[in-house]
Amino acid sequence: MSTPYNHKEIEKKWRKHWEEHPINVNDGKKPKYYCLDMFPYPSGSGLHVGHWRGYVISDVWSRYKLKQGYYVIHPMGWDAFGLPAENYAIKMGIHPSISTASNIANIKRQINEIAAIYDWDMEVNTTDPEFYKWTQWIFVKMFKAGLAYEKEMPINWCPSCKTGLANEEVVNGKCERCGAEVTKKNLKQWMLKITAYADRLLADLDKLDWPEKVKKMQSDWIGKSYGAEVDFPVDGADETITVYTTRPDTLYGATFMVLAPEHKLAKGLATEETRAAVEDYIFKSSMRSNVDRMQDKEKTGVFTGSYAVNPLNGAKIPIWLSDYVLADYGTGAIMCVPAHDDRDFEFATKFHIPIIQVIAKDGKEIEHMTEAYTEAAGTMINSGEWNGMESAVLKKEAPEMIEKMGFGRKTTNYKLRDWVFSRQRYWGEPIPIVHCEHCGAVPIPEDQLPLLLPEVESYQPTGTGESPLADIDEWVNTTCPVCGAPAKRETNTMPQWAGSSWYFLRYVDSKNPDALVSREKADQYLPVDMYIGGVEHAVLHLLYSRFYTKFLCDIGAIDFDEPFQKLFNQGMINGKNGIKMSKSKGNVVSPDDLVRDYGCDSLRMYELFVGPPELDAEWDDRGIDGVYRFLNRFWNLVMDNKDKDIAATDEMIRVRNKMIYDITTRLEAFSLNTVISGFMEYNNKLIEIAKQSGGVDKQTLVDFVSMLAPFAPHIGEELWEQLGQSGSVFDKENPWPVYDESKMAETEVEIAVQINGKTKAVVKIAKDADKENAIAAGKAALGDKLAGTVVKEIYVPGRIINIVVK
RNA sequence: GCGGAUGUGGCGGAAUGGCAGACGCAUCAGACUCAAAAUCUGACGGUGGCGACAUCGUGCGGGUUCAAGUCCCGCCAUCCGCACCA
Repeated sequence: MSTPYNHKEIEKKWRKHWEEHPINVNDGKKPKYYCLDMFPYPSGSGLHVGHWRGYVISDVWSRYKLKQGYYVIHPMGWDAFGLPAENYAIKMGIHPSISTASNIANIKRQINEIAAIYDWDMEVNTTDPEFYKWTQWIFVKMFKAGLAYEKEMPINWCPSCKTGLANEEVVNGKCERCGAEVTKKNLKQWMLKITAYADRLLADLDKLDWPEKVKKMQSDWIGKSYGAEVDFPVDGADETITVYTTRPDTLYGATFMVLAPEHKLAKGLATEETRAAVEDYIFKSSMRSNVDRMQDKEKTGVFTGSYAVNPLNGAKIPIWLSDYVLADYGTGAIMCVPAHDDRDFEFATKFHIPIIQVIAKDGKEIEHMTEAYTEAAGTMINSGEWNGMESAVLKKEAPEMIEKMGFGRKTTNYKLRDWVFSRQRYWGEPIPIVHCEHCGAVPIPEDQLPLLLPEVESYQPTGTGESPLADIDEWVNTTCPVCGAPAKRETNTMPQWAGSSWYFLRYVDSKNPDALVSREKADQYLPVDMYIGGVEHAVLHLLYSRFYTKFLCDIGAIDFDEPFQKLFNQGMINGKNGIKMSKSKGNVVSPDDLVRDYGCDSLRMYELFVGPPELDAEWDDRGIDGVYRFLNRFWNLVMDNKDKDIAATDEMIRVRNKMIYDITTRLEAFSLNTVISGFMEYNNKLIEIAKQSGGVDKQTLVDFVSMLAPFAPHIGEELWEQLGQSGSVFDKENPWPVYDESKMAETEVEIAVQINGKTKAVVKIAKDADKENAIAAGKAALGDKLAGTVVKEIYVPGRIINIVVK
């Protein structure tokens, strides 16, 4: 009996060996492959088996690429600024710089248990001044390019986190971080003009090999629409109200107009009689929270007392105020066509406003309208000179017609808003701006960066709309970099997304003091070829990173404008019954015990075996026994056969080639769970062959080990050595095995024989048997089960025989 | 409301339109053992039958096809995303 599989000794041995003999070295000749994980924030609770999943997937892929001869860039770092780190520090009563450092140390230790080929020389940490120097530098560049600007406006405010939030951070009216209901607060904010990139962010999605779901989420979030602006004069006044509409074809059907209560003309449109009601409505709207406005869809509104004139036909239509019109989309005012819009229909019905149908439905006018007809399909009616036109055609042509008629213009609109970039919190990059009475907002000169985050004793959020930094007089008071007069520093900090929007560029040149990344290294090693992480960042980090990359490309810092060529979103791992793993639910499975009892290799393989990588999975501790038993059985197979010197039979050669083919195609398809079951199938098969033939040839075992190694690297290296192979199994001299298609095919196959599509027998025939012989063999196998008149005989070589009888 | 994903044994899951349930977990039986664990061998969708076998079976209802988990039409359920964007 040979030595049994001892994961502890083997894993210890090869960890030490890899430390002394790195396997992923850049010899300057190999092509690069950049495989990136979404870097974690250093939470206090450490990793659970769910976190392992993405890291294992990316490491398996990296090692596969390594064996294909690439120099693999596979770095790891820490997204250490931001709310989670700061909230944890507050809870524990430790300064965030201290808790962050100790959390990083702990998580780094845990991550190393995965045995991934991370290159720790590249490690980055967003809170390192040498890193955030460049986060600030990018902000300064954006400021100089006019993309960072200050604006006072009502923004999303989380009363629990005590900070402003970007639109992307508000989920169903609640804070993305803590779940508290988001309110509005009027604050002077730094904004990033991401809208300037809306068109490119939308169009370039086509270039990306990303899951359709994420592309869809981004394009919906950008929300481009095509339509027209139309100018409506206010009856008896000098004012004009411009509305935005995507349905200019229905202009004749406009029977009223609605302005957002926040519209700048809203108050002025009130008459003597309506003033009190209008002011009351505007005030009440301002008090309603987002959640209120979203949940309560019952339309409210107030008539201003004024009328607008439809520029097309001169009709006077009443102007109303209602909070179903959003102030910050389009022009904050809409023309309302109740016959052809659900919301307008509801409003008109409630307030008894006339409804004029302008598109015929099924060729006629509806007698008693009970709901709006919203299709742009049908002939125009009640529409003056437009009568008889097809609405679908008119919808496209109307914007230009209106433009020619001189009371409007063709235009597009986006749902995407500029990015609220200020946070009223301590633990973030200080915004490198000085406010000077004479010069206004002045950026800190680039050669004076980084602007260090000052050490403070009280870093708790104030809740007043000011950052804790505002209390540090000696830091706030400074001089203007332009005129030298006394000036005050900006006290808000950047959001967590600032560092993560560009960190992937820094890895390949992480210690460069002169540039965020040298152009030389950027050209050589970037962009990212494969990005692996959760789907939760679809419209946050992944959108912001694309924006930053495009900007940095525009200023010549880099030469590509999309950061991530290919994206893979792994599913979450949940606890029993699909309940999300969390400390409070007490269902967190720690990898530490599993590594101890089964070894890193078994856990890595089970992380993949647990289910299709793109879907959520339920963790079941017992399942790991299966892969552990497989590794034991395979270990024994190799140890029993390595010195036997068995000559390969035709069957062994065939199985070997088929095995390489199966494993490779499944891996290329990213079907990692079936790669693992494939290993198990072929292990079972080889054990069977060994039983029958007295052993298995060595080459088959060598190829098996070669493919297994990226999944289970320790046992892979050990068996590689046991098989007497030279070097590391990951050396480029030991590439991923190739299959010979001509040697895969079986000469004889078992195929099913069916009568009317139901299998009645199985027959073994030559794979390429001709129809006559095959049918004859099939009929023979059926014997007297075949009764009745044969109507049709179907034979698909290697697949099926089907006899159709009556 | 709109959009997307998913639905297969006790469980996780597998199936280029071609023998549904590979692979694994759990369970049961047997071998080994004084015994247990580990390991090995076998059984393992439902119903009927001692049995070879028959019959039903991939969320539900239709359809296309010699043949449907897979393709088409219409539903249902669960999950996710968006949600008054004019």
